Amino acid sequence: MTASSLRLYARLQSAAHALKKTADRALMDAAGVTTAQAAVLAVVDGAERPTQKTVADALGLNESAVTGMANRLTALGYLAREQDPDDRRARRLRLTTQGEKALKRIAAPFGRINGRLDDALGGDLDAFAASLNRIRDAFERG
Amino acid sequence: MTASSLRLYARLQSAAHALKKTADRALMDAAGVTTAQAAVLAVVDGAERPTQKTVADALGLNESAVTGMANRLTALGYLAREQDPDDRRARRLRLTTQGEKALKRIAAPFGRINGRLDDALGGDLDAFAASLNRIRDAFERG
DNA sequence: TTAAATTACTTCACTAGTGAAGCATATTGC
DNA sequence: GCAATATGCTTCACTAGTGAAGTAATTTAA
Repeated sequence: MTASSLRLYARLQSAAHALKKTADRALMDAAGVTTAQAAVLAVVDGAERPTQKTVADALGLNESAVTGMANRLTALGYLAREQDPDDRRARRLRLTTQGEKALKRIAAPFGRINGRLDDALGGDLDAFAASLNRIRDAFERG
Repeated sequence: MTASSLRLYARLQSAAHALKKTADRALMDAAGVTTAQAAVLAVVDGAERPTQKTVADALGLNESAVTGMANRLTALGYLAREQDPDDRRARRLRLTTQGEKALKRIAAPFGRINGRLDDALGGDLDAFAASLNRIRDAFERG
């Protein structure tokens, strides 16, 4: 399999990996947070007292992954967990003040990454985004 | 950050993650190998007695990741490592007979995944592939 | 020709994910 | 009302990656 005959699957993973590596370094330098952590913080910020299951579904992760992320983010002081009074299985997440600050620190470096992405894609941005949505829809549930 | 306002970065990671999850299950079921392992086997198959560094560069990984992958694939009996006689720092990789068989088992399920990808994208395939290349080029070295 | 720099690899501690198994708690159906 | 089932979460063992630090071998340059 030469570089030029790389199949679409490998190309997508390769682009996603290169992008993630760069973005992780940028966010960690500027905000002390990884892109995966930023994604969780953003979901918690945007949802109404989400449970861990809510976050897992929003990000396409399984629940054990969110258990781990929530543990780390709680240890870092960015998230708080509270028992749901109506469903004692569930634990609702919210941002701490530190977490809100971290989200704000993320904005600028993350904007720069998205800007570089826009530049790289030029005018094909909308078509590219639409293609990504179709892929997600086609593979989301296996 | 609602689902509709998801920035391009998140959309790309999300599509890549959903696709990888599906492909990993399919390959593991059909061939007993993960997509990451398949990628290493394919690179080793396509190169002329590659060193670990060669493989790392081809896949955009750092060398310690390849040390780990080569350890696992050697333990599984798919790869063999041999000391380079001309450069005693380097270790050259080759497929074992088992590794060649594994690569053959991968072909059909991986083809099905790429087929589903093609279907999901319809006619936009070439434009999409070109966009992926631009992203990889823009972020490959940070 | 030898000291300095670079290269190939490994090890370490870490994040981040998977799937399977198990524990409480809720919900459903008879 | 209660047994069966489903749900939310955790734990476990695992793969797969990162970056930093270190070793040994090679290359460069004075």
